[in-house]
Amino acid sequence: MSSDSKLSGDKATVHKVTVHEVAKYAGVSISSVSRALSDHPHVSNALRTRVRSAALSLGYRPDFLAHSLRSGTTYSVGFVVGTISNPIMADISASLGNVLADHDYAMMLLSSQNKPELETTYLRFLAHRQVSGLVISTAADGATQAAELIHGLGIPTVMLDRQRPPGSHVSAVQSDHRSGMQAAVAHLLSRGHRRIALIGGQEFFDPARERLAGFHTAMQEADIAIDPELVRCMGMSKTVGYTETRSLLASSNPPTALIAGGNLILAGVLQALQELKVAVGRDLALVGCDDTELTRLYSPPITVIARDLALMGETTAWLLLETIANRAGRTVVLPTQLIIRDSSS
Amino acid sequence: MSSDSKLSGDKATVHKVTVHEVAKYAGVSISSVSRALSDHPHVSNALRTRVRSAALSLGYRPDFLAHSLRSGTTYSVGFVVGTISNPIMADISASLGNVLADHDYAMMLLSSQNKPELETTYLRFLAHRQVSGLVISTAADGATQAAELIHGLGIPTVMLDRQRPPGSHVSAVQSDHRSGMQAAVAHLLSRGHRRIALIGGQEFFDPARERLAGFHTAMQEADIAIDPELVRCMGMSKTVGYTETRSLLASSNPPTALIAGGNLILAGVLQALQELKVAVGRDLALVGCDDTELTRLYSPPITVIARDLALMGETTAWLLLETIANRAGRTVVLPTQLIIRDSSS
DNA sequence: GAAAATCCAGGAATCGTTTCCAGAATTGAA
DNA sequence: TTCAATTCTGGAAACGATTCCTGGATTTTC
Repeated sequence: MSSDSKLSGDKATVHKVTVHEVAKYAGVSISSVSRALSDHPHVSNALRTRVRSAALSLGYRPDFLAHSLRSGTTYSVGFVVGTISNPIMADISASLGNVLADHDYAMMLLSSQNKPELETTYLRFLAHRQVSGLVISTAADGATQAAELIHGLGIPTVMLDRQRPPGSHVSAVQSDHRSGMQAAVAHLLSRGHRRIALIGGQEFFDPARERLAGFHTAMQEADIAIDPELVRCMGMSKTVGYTETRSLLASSNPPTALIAGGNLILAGVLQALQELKVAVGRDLALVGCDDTELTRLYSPPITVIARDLALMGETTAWLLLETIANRAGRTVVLPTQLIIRDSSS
Repeated sequence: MSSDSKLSGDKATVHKVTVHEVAKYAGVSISSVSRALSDHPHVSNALRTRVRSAALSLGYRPDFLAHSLRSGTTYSVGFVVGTISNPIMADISASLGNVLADHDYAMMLLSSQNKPELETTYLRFLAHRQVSGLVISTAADGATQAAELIHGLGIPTVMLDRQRPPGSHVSAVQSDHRSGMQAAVAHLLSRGHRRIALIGGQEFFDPARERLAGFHTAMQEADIAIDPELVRCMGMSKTVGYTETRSLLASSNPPTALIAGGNLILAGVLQALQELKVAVGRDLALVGCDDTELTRLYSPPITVIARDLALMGETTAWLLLETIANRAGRTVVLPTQLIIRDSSS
């Protein structure tokens, strides 16, 4: 079955087996072949088995493109991501792609580089290819623009780590950043810290807003006034992490603990701390978001607000398949978990 | 042009504009429309402009699936990768995908989890979808198996960081691991190290073999005998890095410098060193392979044999497009560069 | 000025399926 | 036994493009 035809590799004259040949071989009509193979009702057992065996012995597989054209379903989904170089997205993408492949879906990956205009370009690109579904973690600023486009396209979609926009064909997978942040703050408070700084994304960005809310709640619950100087919600980037860390530590009354509200921010924070010769864990307690190779292997290992990224990818896949089938969008919120390591002791 | 039809999102009754409508609108035949739009010769200027403007004002775009079916080209390429969670692959994938998208190609990403059987499954999966091209970094053990399959499929392919197997439709992008390793060894020797250990992959794995060769060459050139106890080519995994590091450092005559021949290995090495309380850079000089966030941010920053991963992705894309066009496979070797940091001073 | 060459546009076949429609065969009920 | 209901099957029309083939309109050439 595998290497029946000359595997020349240069001529590649495999003579595709078509439904026509199967029909002739089995002595039936084309339409009967199609029906027999796709489990239609009203097909006699005799005919079904005859066609089945004919197809098998000829090695027939329906042409993918012809099938797509006729049926209108491409069995492929588009994944628009800020950048796959972000280890979070890489982990999610891995499990997402695997579950999809298990269901015979192909995943087309496109990196928008967090540029809203590239995002819409790619969404149209994917729409033109008639993908059966979309997964997207929209850029921080182009959120409404993308949401409108997705709404207009009418393609079943899962928003990744974003709020669910209106539209019955769009779902969302979110993380419980708020609780995670509350746990992190509570942990630092229990270690005696009172001056806790937070570097995060801007408030219009869903995950950043949730984290900030959790921060406020936890501090209020402990009855501790927040020094506004210590809260720096400027953007989800390495640059922000770097700049704000230097600024915070240069102050006359620096924080004793720092929470980096995003893995990109953490990278900037670490670089700044290294340059300033600040010993992580001794001079400054540090908590990051999302568990990566870096946080696990760093010396000392870094406490993080983690989430199960593989689970997140799988959930996204399942939710997308569900939304494709039902066209009834919904939101799924996954838990976060505080992993305490040496950086905050 | 953008939002002309009701963007209900729930009904999505966009009434596709077909070549038929354009023909009727322009008052010409269907075949003329197709020719006028695809720049065929033998089409009068008058007709061309008429059709063009008709298509424009109707907002016509050729149906992707119909085009694919008829022409046989899908404008999509498959990328089979061990795991996208490997930051190297993530970086390569990002630029690869972007260049491909610039040329209207979609990239289908599949993670084989380094299992040869999944690899072949995915290759067949992609072949069934009639991808125009393939990019693959085969698993260490299933190399020949995959090479044979690729040869048989006859699909233009670029092997990533692997040797080019025979077949006029297959190319390869490689890195000059050998020179990189020579430079690393020379660097350590110049720092006074004589007992240099190497943990790497098995010899049947192309990059590992090249690195080992570079290691031998550099030591021979310096006229230093290699202690076979210090060379551990056991596999490209975190586990190997961890186990071999512990074994090396438990020896009665431990190395003063260690080269981790792969980024996964490095992860294991770092974990072992952390557990053993060995200070990187002071107690043991350390050199890794491939520059990642981890090596840049680690404290102290880690010396690495680096390569331009973005360039590698772009080169892969260009080479694939070339191979699709020419069907004349060739090999491109990209340089490596030693980046000296505090871990080896 | 006529024959040959060339340019242009339309009709129809094709790519390989799925599905509608209608007719034949079978079954069931009266 | 007959008529209606049902089950099954084949022919042909989609899906939406590209391309071959052919004939008419131009142009070239002697």
